[in-house]
Amino acid sequence: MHVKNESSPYPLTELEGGALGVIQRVGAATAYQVKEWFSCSPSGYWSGSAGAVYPLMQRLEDRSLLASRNASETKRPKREFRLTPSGELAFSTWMRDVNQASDAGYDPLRTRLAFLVSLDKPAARSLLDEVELKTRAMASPLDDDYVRIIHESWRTMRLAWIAELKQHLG
Amino acid sequence: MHVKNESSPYPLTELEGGALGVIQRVGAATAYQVKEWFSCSPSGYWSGSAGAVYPLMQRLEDRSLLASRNASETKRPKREFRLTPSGELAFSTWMRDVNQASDAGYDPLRTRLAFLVSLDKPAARSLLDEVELKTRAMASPLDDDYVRIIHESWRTMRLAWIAELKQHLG
DNA sequence: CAGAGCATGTAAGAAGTTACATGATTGT
DNA sequence: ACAATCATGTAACTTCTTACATGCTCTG
Repeated sequence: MHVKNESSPYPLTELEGGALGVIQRVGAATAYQVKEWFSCSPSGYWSGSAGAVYPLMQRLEDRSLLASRNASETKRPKREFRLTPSGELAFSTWMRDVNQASDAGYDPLRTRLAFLVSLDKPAARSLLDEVELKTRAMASPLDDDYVRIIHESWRTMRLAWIAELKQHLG
Repeated sequence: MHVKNESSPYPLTELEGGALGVIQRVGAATAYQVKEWFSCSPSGYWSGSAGAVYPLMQRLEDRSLLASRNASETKRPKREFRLTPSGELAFSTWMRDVNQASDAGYDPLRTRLAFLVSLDKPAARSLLDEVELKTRAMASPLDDDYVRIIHESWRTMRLAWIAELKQHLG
């Protein structure tokens, strides 16, 4: 039976890697900041719910990938996390994990396309049209220039894909 | 407090929609067949683990979206599921759900790209190279022509995206 | 001074994961 | 006869979700 303890070098999940990434980018962050960063994503997977993020940060600290200090300067509590050296290493390893990075992930549009034959043509066309509109309308996330570039690049490819599928549909 | 009971018209999850989709496509299927169909996906999300699929099918039957009959012709048990009329409706509603269909989902490559600045250029380039290779090497799934077309179309767009990112990286 | 947003967290429940457990059937 | 695969399912555990709970701080 596998037991996750502090020293085990288990590969990080996407959420764990993402949290380390945010902290690495900004130097130091509170759980709240990580939560907000996640919430900016156009993906429901990065919902940034408190019930996911706070326990996550605690877990990462228990595994010594994060270290927290009290950064409160007023009466309001504030707990700031930084990467430990093991955390830096774990993040770098997660980033370069080709197997995980190559996974096709989870894509609601792609899933529906696999069953598109079971829709009549007008319905299929209308689905693609509406997804195209919503994709165009998606807000560009964050005030992080680099992330915005990636997002725009993703959006462009997405729209190209949808256009191609529409053409294929006739 | 929300309680999921048999009659509640809660939107289906991706896994639930996918299971209904498989059954709709093939007419009637066992949990095992659905499980195998899921396993053929290049995505870890569709892992098709028994612990996910068997309870899932049971849930869908409890909600009257599926009906099962004993299809065993030998000593080996065999339980075959079909869509009920409510199941057909639920599947169609799930297929046309534009909000869910437009969600950006979960994409390990995209996530890593958001943090790519924290890798040095050779590491970034090597990551993209290796993901490209793995994407090219991905098996075309299933003996379902339509699904294969969608998969190939996805792969093509994916490779185009990677090529563009590589160029952008210099 | 009220309301939005910052900041912490927990409790109950849903739905996955891995691993186990059992046995029938088919192909070599 | 043996292994692979078909076929069913469960048990323990992990980690998410929604909803609740609390209180501080800033802005209009």
